[in-house]
Amino acid sequence: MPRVRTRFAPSPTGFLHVGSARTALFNWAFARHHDGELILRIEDTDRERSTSEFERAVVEGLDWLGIDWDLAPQRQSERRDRHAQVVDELLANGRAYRCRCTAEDIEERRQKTIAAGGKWTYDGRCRDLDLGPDCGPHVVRLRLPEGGRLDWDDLVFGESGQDASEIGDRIIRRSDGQPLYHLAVVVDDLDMEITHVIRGADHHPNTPLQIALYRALDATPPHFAHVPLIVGPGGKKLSKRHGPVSVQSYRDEGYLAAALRNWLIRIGWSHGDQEIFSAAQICELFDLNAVNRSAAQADGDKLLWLNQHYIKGLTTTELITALLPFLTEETTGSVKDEPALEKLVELQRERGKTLVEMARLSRWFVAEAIERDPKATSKHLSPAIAPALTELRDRLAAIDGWSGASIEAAFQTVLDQHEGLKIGKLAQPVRVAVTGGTVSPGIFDTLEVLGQKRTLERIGEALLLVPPA
RNA sequence: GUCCCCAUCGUCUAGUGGCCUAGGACUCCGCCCUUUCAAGGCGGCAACACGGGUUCGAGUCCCGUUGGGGACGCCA
Repeated sequence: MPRVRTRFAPSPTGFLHVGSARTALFNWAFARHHDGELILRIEDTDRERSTSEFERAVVEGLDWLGIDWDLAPQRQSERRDRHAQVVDELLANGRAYRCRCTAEDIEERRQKTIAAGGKWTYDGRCRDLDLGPDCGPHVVRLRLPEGGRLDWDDLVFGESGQDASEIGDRIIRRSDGQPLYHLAVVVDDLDMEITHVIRGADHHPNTPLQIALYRALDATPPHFAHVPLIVGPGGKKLSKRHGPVSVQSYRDEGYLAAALRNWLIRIGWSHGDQEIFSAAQICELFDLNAVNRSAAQADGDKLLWLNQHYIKGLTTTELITALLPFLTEETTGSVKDEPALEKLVELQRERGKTLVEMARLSRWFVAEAIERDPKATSKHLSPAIAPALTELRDRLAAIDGWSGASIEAAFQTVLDQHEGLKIGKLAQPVRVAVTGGTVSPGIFDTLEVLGQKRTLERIGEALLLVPPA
């Protein structure tokens, strides 16, 4: 068996869509699993919609996901001469022919046929006219066999195919001389010696025509595997309304590449009960025979869970590096990589499902000034607690050697002096005082990372907010 | 409309005729832990779309119905 070679062929007409990313991931996983190669081919022949900016975005997205490819990226636009040459060959040996029917003519005949209750395929009007190059404006059509089936054994869907008669002679070169998609993919896949075409199930109905093209070229088609589409909630088309759709927007919303990769590979593929797959395990375990046939809905909650799982597994350094840009968003000042920051991320790593959320929960640490939630303030910063809070402030101010232990000792002293005062009753006002809200890591830890100076300042500020008794 | 495809908890799925009283994961709910929030531990709710066959036996095979998706371009 020849070495496996797959390809990912995006058109650079937008950012890398998660559906495309998953197709890329499947191609990559399959190639790596079989110790084969993956080729990146940019299908940029739609000049109106393709831009180099989007091409960069696609490459960047793949890169971020950890998908690597072999050889340099191929650009379909650079292969136009080759495509044109193949069309000429097909014309020369009679497997294709020139057609003068205009789009308007065709549409008229199509309507008529449908009105009469028939099924439309090209009626073959120009099929045997043997038109030459100077017949005026014309397209080139592939001559399909009169009968028989165009079938293949799909590696995901199994036996698939269609009667050749249901397809009709299709256009492979436009009247402006540009070859069409089907011709280009077939020629490229052949020239690049692709062994396995793994693509979205939306291409499943295109395959019979491409099989016809392979036959016209006297070539053996590659293996085909059509992977089920990802759909949005309710089985509807995935759209921006349901959340991010491009790989970069997931990144911007604080998802880790490892989590997105794990999520995508598990949509439509499984390996027993296993949920967690590292990149290496994906390469080791992925195969097409375990790919499902039904469209799958994207479940954002599962991604969130995976994201938190991977965040928990990051080293401190990795977490800081990942979180830093998001922390910077939360303040007008700068965020320094200092010992306290290390401690902070350790405290927060289990408290955020995304980096964005984690940064938001860390605002009290990075922001120069905090805003206090009015509701929390009026509830917890009450006249009743003011004496204990004042005393605590003084005890904290007296600490020489700021640490979790010394902070705890200060709390304990205050607690001992106020009959019936429980830690919870004191911790919450302090939390509101120093973070502005009711949610943070343990109070001793919170004060420790905040530092003595800022702790005292903020408790002082809070004391001023307490209404008179 | 025509052609093609799909169908197990709300979601992702395990399941390849007896191992299924249908398993796992996410979500949700309860309890434990607890200075808040998380994390963690324990437990719970929840599915074979429907109708016919085939078979000693069907979630698993066949047919139909229903529901959903995809494709029907001189786009890719």
